[in-house]
Amino acid sequence: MRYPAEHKEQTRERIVKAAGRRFRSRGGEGAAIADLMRDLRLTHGGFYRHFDSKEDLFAEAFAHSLEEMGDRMVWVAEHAPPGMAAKALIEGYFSLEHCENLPEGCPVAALAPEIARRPRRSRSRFLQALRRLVTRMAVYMPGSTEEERTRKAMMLLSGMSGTMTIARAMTDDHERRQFLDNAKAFYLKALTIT
Amino acid sequence: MRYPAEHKEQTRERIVKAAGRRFRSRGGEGAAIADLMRDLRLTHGGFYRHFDSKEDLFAEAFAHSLEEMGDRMVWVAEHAPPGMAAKALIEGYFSLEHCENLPEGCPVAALAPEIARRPRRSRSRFLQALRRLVTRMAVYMPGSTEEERTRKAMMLLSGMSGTMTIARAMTDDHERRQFLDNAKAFYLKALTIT
DNA sequence: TGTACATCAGTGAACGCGCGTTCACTGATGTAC
DNA sequence: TGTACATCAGTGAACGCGCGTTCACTGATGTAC
Repeated sequence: MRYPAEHKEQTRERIVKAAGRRFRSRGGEGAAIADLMRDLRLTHGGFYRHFDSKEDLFAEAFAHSLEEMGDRMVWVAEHAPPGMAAKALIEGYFSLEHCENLPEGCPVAALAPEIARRPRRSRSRFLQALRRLVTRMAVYMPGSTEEERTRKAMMLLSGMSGTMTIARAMTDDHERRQFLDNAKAFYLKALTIT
Repeated sequence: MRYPAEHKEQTRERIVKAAGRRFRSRGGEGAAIADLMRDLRLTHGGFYRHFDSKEDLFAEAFAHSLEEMGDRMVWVAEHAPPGMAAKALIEGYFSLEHCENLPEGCPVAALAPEIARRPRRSRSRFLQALRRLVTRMAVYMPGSTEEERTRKAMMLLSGMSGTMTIARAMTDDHERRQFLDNAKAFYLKALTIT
């Protein structure tokens, strides 16, 4: 059956969004295309009208997830009291809600090591999206130069993501909460130096 | 054919060691048992004389890799000039050699997000090994109390691992080198606070 | 001391399943005349 | 205005491959007698 003009693009976006969630919660190899499509009330055969390969989708979905996280970070920073944007950003990142929301949380914390094992094309796509996110975060970093703020944003994102990954591996709720609190304090102070 | 008394244990250790490298370079799902065994001049059928499942091996190999990294860290710290142990530890971690040596490098940077998706049993095994590593690192951290040193070691390990993961995703050598230098400076200063 | 039997790490064929990808087909709507 | 044809997002069966796991078997050495 033929669909209205905008239909295809909409379906593509639905796939990318759903894939972003699925990859984050199950990993790149744990998320099957047929399952993903079934969630969207579609069949797996149609997938290849939208993407060349699963690898292609992975890169796209990862980049999209990073963009979504950027949107959320900007929102949090913009709604913080004056001068508290960076603090709000860090506290939001290390919130229990974020920690428990793997499928909609930080894609770096959920998937980063996979990137290094993927083809150059995917890695470039990822790095492009990462640099964009870092640039958006840098606006809210302390520092007198653009270079300094960007550097801090980069260190913050990469450090926080590793820390969140460990928090998610923990099995004990109390230990995890303690760990997240320590992380908030650590990165808050780390930002103030140099 | 029957083998000498110690033979079985030795084979098991060879499997664990080789698996640690293979999992780190290819990820938990990218490393096949048959390939692993072939590397050791064995066939895949024999694997189950040593482990209940691949999951079992993964947990074992991850813990073993963490222990190996602990050994290396202790060596580096012990061979540093007096008072420079923590600095040597950080600089060793962010060295180009470590960055480029995925199969023998930090298993947290290579595999951490996978842990959260694994069965509780594996996660416990991982956390046990992680806590031991953190305890070993804590000895070299600045701080007036055991609690403070342990807290810093935990933040250092989790933050550094996330940062190393990003470094490994980078495609440009110059950018990576710059990034690693920034990371050294960042964590060195971060340790001195509180 | 010699013989029969037990042991068990390792072998390699086979099983079964999941999953990425392909492909001939469908059918509602747009376009050409 | 009506009719014939083209389009193409989506369908679902089928293919092929990789891989975790099982299992009957091997054969050198240890043990019982």
